[in-house]
Amino acid sequence: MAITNNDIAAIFNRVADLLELSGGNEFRVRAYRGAAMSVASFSQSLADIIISGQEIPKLAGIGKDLEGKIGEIVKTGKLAQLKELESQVPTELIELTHLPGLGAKRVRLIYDKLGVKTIDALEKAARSEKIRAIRGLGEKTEKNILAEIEKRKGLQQNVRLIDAIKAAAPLVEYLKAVNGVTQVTVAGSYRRRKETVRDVDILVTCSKAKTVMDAFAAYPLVKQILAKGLKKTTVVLASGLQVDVRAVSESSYGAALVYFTGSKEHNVAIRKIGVRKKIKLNEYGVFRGKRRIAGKTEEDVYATVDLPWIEPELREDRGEIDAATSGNLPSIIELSDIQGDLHAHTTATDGRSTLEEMIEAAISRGYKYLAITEHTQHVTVAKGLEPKAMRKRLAEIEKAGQKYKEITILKGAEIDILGDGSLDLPEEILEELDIRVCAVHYKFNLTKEEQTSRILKAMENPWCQILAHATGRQINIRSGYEVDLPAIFRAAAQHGVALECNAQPARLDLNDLNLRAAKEAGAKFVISTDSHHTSELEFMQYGVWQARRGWLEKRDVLNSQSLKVLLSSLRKAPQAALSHK
DNA sequence: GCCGTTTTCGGCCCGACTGTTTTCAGTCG
Repeated sequence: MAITNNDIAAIFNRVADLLELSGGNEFRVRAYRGAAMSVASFSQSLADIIISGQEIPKLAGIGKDLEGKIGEIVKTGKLAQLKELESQVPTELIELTHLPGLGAKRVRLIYDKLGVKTIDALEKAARSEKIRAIRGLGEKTEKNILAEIEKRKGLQQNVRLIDAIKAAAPLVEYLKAVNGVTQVTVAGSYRRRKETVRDVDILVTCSKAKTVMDAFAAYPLVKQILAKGLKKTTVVLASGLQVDVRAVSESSYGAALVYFTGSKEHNVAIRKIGVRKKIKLNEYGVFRGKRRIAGKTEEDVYATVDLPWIEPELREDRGEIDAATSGNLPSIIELSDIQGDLHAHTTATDGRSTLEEMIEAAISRGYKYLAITEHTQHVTVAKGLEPKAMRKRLAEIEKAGQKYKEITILKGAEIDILGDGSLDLPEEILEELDIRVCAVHYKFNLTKEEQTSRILKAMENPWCQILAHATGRQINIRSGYEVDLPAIFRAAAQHGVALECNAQPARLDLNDLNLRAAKEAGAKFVISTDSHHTSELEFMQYGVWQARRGWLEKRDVLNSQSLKVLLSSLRKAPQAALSHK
C-alpha cells in the first residue's frame, strides 16, 4: 500500500518527539512538527505525485532537506534519520511526555536520574517518593504525576462537539449572571466547530476579573480546579470536561477572541506577519512599541496585519491566510442556504417519527423539499424493506406528499451496497425512485482494496446518485472501514455521484480534510441529517459546520439549490433503464 | 530545519500559571 501523507506526518512527528527528548534544538523540533502539519493537511497524495515523476509543490515549512526526506520515505517506506534516533533515545519516553505536566525536559530528567522509561516505572518511582528528590522537581510535582496517572486509568477522550455544546450552555448562563460581566463567548475549537473538542474555552469581558474567577471556581458542577489565577482559571467539570475561563476588559475583546479562538497554528501565523510589520499581537491587543493600535473587535485586529476577518471554521493555518491575502477566501456555506434534507427515515423502518411528523417538521424548518429514504431489505436490523414493501411505501410517501403544497416530498431509498458492490433493489424499483442514496452497512472488515473496489463498483452503477456513509465511522466509537478515499472522490467527480456530508454529530462520515480533498477532486456534495426522528432534522447545523471546515461553498452543495436545480444536478437515471435486462 | 520588506545568517509567537527556588524553568494553549 502506498505511503499516505499521514504516514509521512507521523514519521516527522516521531522525529520531533525524539529530537526533543534528546535535547535537540527546539526550533529544529518545531520545524519537524510544522512540516508534519503541512504534509497532513495537504490535499493531494505526495506519494502519488512523486511516483508519477512530478515536482513536489512548495509546501510551507518544507525546504530542501525535508523535501528530500519526504522522497526517502515515499521510496523506501522509512527514514534513516528516525532509525538512528530510535537507537539513541528510548522510544517509550514519548508516551511519558503525553502525561499532562510532563514535557520532554522533565521526562528526560527523570529518565537520566532514575532510568524511568514507562508509566508503570514512573508510578513506582513517584509512590516511593523518588521524584521529589530530583533537583528542580518537588513534592507537588510528584503528587501531580500520580494524579495524572490515576486519571489516565479512567481515560477522558475528546468529547463530541454536541456534548460540549450541551455542557457549555448552562455554564454560559451562569457566568452571564455574575456581577460586572458584560459578554460571555465560547471560543477555542468549539467556536471553530471542530467535530470533537478537548476542552471548552470561555472568554468573559467584565469590570472585575477576580469576581469572575471566584464565581467560576464556585460553579456547582466543578469537580476539580486545575489552575486558578487572576485572569485565567481551569477546571474539570463533574462530566470530565475541562473548561478554561479567561477574563479580559471590554477594550481587549477582539484581540482576546482571536487569541482564544485559535487555532494555535493560525495565531502563530498571524503573529509572524505582525513581527514582519513590527507590531505585536497578544490577547490584550495589537501594539506598535508601547502604543496600542487595535483590540476591540476581531476585524480591527485582522486589519492590522492587512487581512480581512476570517471565519472561525477556516482558522487552522491550512491556507486560509494566503487565501485571505490574495482576496480568495471561500464564501463558505451557511445553514440558511440549505433548502431541504435528502436522507430521512420513518417508523416504516428504524425511524421513530411518522411520515407525517417528519414532513411537518421539515415544513416548519422552511424546507422546500424532503426525501424519505427508507432502508432496503438487506439491512435487517433497521427493518429494511423488501422490494414489495418498498413499492407499497413509495406509494404511501407519494400520497402523503400530495397533501402538502408548501413542500415537495421526494420518494427515495437508502439502498444497501451489497458485498459484491451491487445494489439491494431491483431495477424496476430503482426506476420508481426520485432519489437514490447508496451506502455500505455491513462487511466492514474487508481489506482496503476489497472495500474500495466494492464501493467503486456501486458508484459505477448508473443508478447510484448519492454515496452516503463513505467511511462508516462513529466518532469515539469506531474508526470506520478501510477504504481508499481519494479513489472514491475521483470516482465521485468522474461519475457525477454526489458525496453525502452526513450531519449526525456522532457520525460526520467525512471529516473536514476529506471534504476539502473531495472538493478539490471535483466532487459535488449533499448535506443530509440521516434523521430517525423529527428532532434530528436540527442536526443539519452540524453537517453545515463540518462542510464549512471543509471549505465548501453554496455552489458545492446540491441541497442548497432549488428543487429544479437539485434534480437536474443529480446524476441522470438511465433512460432505457431495463434495456439490458 | 526553515526563511527572507532586517534576505544566506540569525532569528524563529506570546503570555499565564505552577512549582520550584529566591529569579526562573517548564508546561500549556
